[in-house]
Amino acid sequence: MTISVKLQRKETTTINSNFHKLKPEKKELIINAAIKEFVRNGFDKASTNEIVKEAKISKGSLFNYFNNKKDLYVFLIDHGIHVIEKHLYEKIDLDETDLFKRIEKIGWQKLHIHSKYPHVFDFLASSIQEESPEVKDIIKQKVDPVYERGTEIIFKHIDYSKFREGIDIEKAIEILNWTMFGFGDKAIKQINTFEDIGEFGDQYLKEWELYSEILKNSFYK
Amino acid sequence: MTISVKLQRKETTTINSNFHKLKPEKKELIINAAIKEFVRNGFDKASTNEIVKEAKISKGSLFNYFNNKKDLYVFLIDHGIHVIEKHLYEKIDLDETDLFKRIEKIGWQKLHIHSKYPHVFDFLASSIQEESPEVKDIIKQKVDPVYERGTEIIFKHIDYSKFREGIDIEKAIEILNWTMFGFGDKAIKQINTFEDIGEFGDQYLKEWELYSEILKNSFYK
DNA sequence: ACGCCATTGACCACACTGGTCATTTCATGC
DNA sequence: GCATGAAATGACCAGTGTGGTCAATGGCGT
Repeated sequence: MTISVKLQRKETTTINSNFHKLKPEKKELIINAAIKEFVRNGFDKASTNEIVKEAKISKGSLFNYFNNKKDLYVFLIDHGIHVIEKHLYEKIDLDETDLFKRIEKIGWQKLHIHSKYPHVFDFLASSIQEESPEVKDIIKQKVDPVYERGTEIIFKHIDYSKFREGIDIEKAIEILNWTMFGFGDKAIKQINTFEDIGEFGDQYLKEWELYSEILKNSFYK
Repeated sequence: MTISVKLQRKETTTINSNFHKLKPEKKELIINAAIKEFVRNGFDKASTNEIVKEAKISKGSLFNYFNNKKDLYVFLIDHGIHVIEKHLYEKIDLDETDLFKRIEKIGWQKLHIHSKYPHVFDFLASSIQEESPEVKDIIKQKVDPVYERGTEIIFKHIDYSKFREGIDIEKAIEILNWTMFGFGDKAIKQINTFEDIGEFGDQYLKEWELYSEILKNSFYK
């Protein structure tokens, strides 16, 4: 006689492959609608009714594509991670050793990601605060490493010898970071007033250089 | 014969005065619990059940103190505005013309406000994003002017002649602002690990000066 | 004209909502 | 120790919104 004990349930968050058969535009519509709702309300209070309304599909379809709310959420996490890995981290040019130029290029990439998936960054950032026990552990397991890898790769091979003597480089980078986020927020609020993302990008870059110059003046020799 | 038309309903958001008879500590407990819930979920989705649980009072009491959810919300807005006016704006020393010193003092005041009402700033800031038609107009009417007055008074009588030639003062102030917010967030996350707010305040001030010096080095002649 | 499967939305049991109010608890004066 | 009024309670209510289901429908390829 054997006693079998299920110590750990196997994760069976298999996405119903029907979803992947959809047209890319429709997939994006659903993804963006769902992310938007989860960002606004968190896992528990996000409403699947709101998601299907925004995505212009029926309730039945949503639960055809995904087994349940949790599977949808986990899929979105995976999707967000994939986007950031593929379209941000992998495109970082490690030969660019100047911190400001590196940051500038990253900002440019973020802008492009934003135009396709407007809330991925917000989503992953807010997911870390998620408290619902149903998804909390999975998030920690999946999202934390992405941020760790991010802060590592972003500053890899940067030439710190350009910095003034005596300056606290860590604090300088924090200031740069906060300024980027602040400027990024401001930019995103303006982005909707433009039709052409390229045109916006140009102006955006030009304005960022002005902020950049002010900080460079302080940080560099 | 006269025809009387009610063009505009008189605002009758009179707070049931029972609330003001309570012991100050109990009042603060209720205020903080309610603010916390409204910050987390917005007006519509905030739960009065959660508020009474957190405030350790009964449902009946809450609706004895306040006629309804909306009155509670409006009271909290008024309260928040009062706190900021009384404990922040009125304490700004207009004889201090150095921008960095002025900012430093304001940070100090904010720290004290935070220790008594941990979420007032978040509350008023997030209230502006509120979309519920039941309170949207009232907020715009009450909160917007506070922020306008704030940005005006904070920079009143500042000596801009200390700034380097050619620097874009507006952008410099934006950077300073973003850095303050970033540092403030970081500080608040650490504040709970300290018992004594005075001790924390000292360390906080000392660390802020390091950031401050970096920016001063860039902004000033 | 048929078969097949993606799509639909009415429907379900249930959780939770803002608000009420009969009842209990408490503080006070005697 | 008792009477009295005020303050506090929480079971209760009708209504709304929830995640998820599934019989019915629609539309496309042949």
